[in-house]
Amino acid sequence: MEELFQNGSSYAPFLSLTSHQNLKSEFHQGEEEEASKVIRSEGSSRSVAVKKKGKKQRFAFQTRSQVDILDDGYRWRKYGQKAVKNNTFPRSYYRCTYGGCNVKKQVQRLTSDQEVVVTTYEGVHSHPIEKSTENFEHILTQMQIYSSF
DNA sequence: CGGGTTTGACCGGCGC
DNA sequence: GCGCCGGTCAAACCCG
Repeated sequence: MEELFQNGSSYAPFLSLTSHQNLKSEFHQGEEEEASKVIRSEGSSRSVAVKKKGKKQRFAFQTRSQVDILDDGYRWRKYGQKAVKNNTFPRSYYRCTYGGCNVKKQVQRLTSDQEVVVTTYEGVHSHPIEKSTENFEHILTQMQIYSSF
């Protein structure tokens, strides 16, 4: 499936997500300094201060599909859903459930095209894939890069 | 029961 | 300083 990306001018950084061993080295720009959480429970509610040290690389692409959940082989746990101002449809926030892997992902639909789903990855997986990529490869064929860092 | 989803509240940044 | 806006948390809930 690599040729798929070499076909395009710049291959997708999130490809490193899928092929954990091979092409991940090229996208080391920006150290993926994991955001350290400072939890201070001073009686009241939770206060989590997130230190943003390194810049996590983000990468977005859009797909035509009827379902929001793009199964890319990883396990995602939803941690939020919010409606954004310019878009009618809410945006969903996911996070990789692997221990120590802080990769995030957000999915949103376009108001103009309800069929188009924009998926944004943030961070790099530090572990191999769980499922087979066959399903995802099919998505790869129809997806188009929207923006990258 | 355990893990994932739901959902409202909370918090920080930014613009006015 | 306040209020909008976007992102995250966490408790309750749901489902296998």
